[in-house]
Amino acid sequence: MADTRTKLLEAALETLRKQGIAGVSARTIAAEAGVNQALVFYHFGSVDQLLGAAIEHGSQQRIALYRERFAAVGTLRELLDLGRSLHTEERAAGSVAALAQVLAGGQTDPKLAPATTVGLNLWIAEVEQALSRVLAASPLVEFVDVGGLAKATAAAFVGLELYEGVDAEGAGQALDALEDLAVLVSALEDMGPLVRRAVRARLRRTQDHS
Amino acid sequence: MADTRTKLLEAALETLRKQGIAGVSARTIAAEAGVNQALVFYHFGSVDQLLGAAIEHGSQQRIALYRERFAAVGTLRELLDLGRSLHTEERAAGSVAALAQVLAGGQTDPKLAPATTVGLNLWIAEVEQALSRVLAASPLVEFVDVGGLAKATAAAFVGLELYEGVDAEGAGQALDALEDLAVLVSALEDMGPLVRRAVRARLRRTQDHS
DNA sequence: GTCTATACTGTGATAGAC
DNA sequence: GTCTATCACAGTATAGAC
Repeated sequence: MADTRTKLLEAALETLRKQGIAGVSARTIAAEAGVNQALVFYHFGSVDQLLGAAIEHGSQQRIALYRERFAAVGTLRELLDLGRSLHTEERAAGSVAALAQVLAGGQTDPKLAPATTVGLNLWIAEVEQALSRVLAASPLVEFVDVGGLAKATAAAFVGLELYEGVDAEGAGQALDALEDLAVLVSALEDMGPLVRRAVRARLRRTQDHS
Repeated sequence: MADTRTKLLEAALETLRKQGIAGVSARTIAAEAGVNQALVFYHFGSVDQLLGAAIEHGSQQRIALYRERFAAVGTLRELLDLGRSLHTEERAAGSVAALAQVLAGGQTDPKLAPATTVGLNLWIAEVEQALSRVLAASPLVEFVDVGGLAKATAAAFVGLELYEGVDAEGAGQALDALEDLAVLVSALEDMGPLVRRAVRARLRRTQDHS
């Protein structure tokens, strides 16, 4: 049996998932946790602070669950497979759905923004490590900032998860297209030197034009 | 001077942007419109239905504003430039921010989901047209579904806009990385036949392995 | 630490005057 | 079409009994 603090943290995540950012309140969270509403303020001071703590708590827990699978990734193909099952698993019961909700809330509530960034960065760090391993042999690393690419990947991932929530079929098509795109990137690795030369030529030409 | 219906539609968008999905209510919207709260229910039946109508209204208006610029896009470089200024313009005063909020709300409120899809599809259609023009000469069209790619692009775009709302610097890095990636795709066009051959070889090999 | 009780404000929605 | 008035309920937050 978990203590009340932990029960509230977990109930906050569950409520974010089931009711969304518009549906969370001290009352709904406390009801989910099976405790009194006043304890939210006793333990966390305000609903916002509870949400912030919950996101950090949840992301850390959830990432620990995926860490081994991230570490096992060696190719782009494997990274994509992990991304797709992560997408499926997280949407239903994970913390990315909750993260997406505070991300939306953080747009207008400055108190939520820092916690959201912390939660996102935990994922980004994991993606960046996997990406730099996967792309080590690729001509891409020469031209693209892997840190930035990891951030873009994480942001796009959240966007796709939200998209899936309102149009599952459309999201499926989007994911399929991205997989096709990945085959192309794999092909680039087979022709590394050629690509490098072409990109350099392209960069020169672009600079001349400007 | 606009009629009350229109004032409510526009006020709903403005409230979504300024207060987020968690902050919209018949009262906040009516206050923004400068009319009485009861008129929300008289004209739209419920807050949800007003939000749905507002998203559709806003997306259509906003896209009309961008239509010429979408039509003028002929290269990937131009599409990226449009995407970046669209990103900047929409975040501050546009309808994508509002769309992102109902997208988050639609995860848990089934009544919001259809309207969100309609709004998103308006953007997706525009992106798809531009993409198919831009990629016409690229070897990509042979291997990647452009419709799916447009959906992925729109979803990623919304994700990046939300990301920007909580971490502007990180979002900037993400966008920069995506631009670098685009140079690579441009380079591919310069070597179309070669790439086509490499991808086909890669596809054959992948099939053998499975 | 946890509960009850309470204050005050916000919310969706309706009835009815104008 | 627009307003005022009103309803019953949900929201944050605090004080104080246990």
